[in-house]
Amino acid sequence: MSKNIYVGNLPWSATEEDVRAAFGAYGEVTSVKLIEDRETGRPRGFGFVEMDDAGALEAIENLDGKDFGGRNIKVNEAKPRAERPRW
DNA sequence: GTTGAGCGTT
Repeated sequence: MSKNIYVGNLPWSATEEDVRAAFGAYGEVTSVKLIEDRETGRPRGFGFVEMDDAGALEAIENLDGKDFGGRNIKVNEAKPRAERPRW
């Protein structure tokens, strides 16, 4: 099983590899997605991490408010992505 | 060469 995690307050220098490495220490990382502005292409400073359910809780408790690349990141359970209606 | 709240589009 896997759980979605919201990661905010990330430094603009952070990459998906950095996030995967940080979260990968606590569990099985399924996927890492850093959100960037679609219009300008600049990183918005936050992203999403999908990983093992148990590992996600560990990562949240261990990485929330921790220093990441010089910034204190926010790690929380992410909201479900917008569903796509068929009609 | 910039900026800082915050929940993404396959």
